[in-house]
Amino acid sequence: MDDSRWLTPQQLRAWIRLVSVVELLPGSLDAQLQRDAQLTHFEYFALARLSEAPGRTLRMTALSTATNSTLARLSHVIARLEKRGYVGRTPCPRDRRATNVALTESGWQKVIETAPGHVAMVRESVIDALDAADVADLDRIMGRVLARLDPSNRLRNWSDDGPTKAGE
Amino acid sequence: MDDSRWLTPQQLRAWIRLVSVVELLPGSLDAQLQRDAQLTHFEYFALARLSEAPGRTLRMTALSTATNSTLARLSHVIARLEKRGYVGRTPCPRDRRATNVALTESGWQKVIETAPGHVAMVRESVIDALDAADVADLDRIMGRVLARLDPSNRLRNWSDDGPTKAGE
DNA sequence: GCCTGTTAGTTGTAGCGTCAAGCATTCGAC
DNA sequence: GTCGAATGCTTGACGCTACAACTAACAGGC
Repeated sequence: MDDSRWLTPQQLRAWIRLVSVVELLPGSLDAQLQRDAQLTHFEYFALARLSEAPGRTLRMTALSTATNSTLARLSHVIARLEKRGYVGRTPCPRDRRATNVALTESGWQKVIETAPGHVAMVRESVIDALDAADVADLDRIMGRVLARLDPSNRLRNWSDDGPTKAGE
Repeated sequence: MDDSRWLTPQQLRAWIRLVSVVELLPGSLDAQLQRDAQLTHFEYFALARLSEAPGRTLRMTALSTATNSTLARLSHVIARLEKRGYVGRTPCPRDRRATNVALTESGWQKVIETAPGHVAMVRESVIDALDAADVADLDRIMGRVLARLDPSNRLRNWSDDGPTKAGE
């Protein structure tokens, strides 16, 4: 085992802090959304992505890509959201294997109602702790990490110039 | 709703990238550890913290602090690790409410065996994507975010000069 | 047309985390 | 000392995710 393979103290501390954030952030986001909208962060994230899509509709595969999830996970989540009336599933006529998921009017309203509180939480827990330089650094660093975590570059949507729409 | 409460495009992109990392990193770490050591990242993290403690022993509460977890979660996890022989629980004679968790010899060996592969994964997926300036920036930024996410500062151990031991 | 392989999506199961409830012990006020 | 509150930890039930197995449909070679 090559000594250079160990982490320097600086690297170790940055790593532990990153792991701590990775561990704590989801709980923080879930707690606010659960309390205020009875949604998990993932459910909200999926609804938000749908709300930005043309016609507020996406294929399952496209939505799973946009949310970094597997099709299996998404299928369960969409089934729950469908039961609650926020989305509707329709077979795609072009390709009868495929399923289109569309935001319902009720789902659209849910996103509208939920977004401000969620954005407030995002600011409170992360963004407002950072100045402009921090945000630029964070953007750069997470971009580099994503290139490693997501080698197939499924997130290319966010890799260059992302949308400016504030659905998040 | 004040317009200033929305995110700028720059903030939004940094945020989405951070969320993506938060979503993808745990799966990546878990996959490697599961494959090579039949451990979740959290289990490994707990064993690693124990391995650094004096006498390789900690109280449940202290370990839950060191791992950013609730006592309930830790209790379940320690029960699993105890069944597998990696840790042992003994009532604390000083305070009979408390439980001391100690790494067994088998658990110590497990950490020794598992650490190199895990560190390699950490480098591969995060650290090696960053230069020295990135690491410093990441450290600073995650420190600031942690101050928000962890207002009670339970993680003070990592807030100033962290340990230099490379158990991670 | 048919056969093989790939793609799209669903479903069941098992495992982990959260939450609420509970028990035992200790602390603090009086 | 004693009573109420706080602390330390455990447990059981429930919900969500990952994994694997499965069905259905398209695509290409022949």
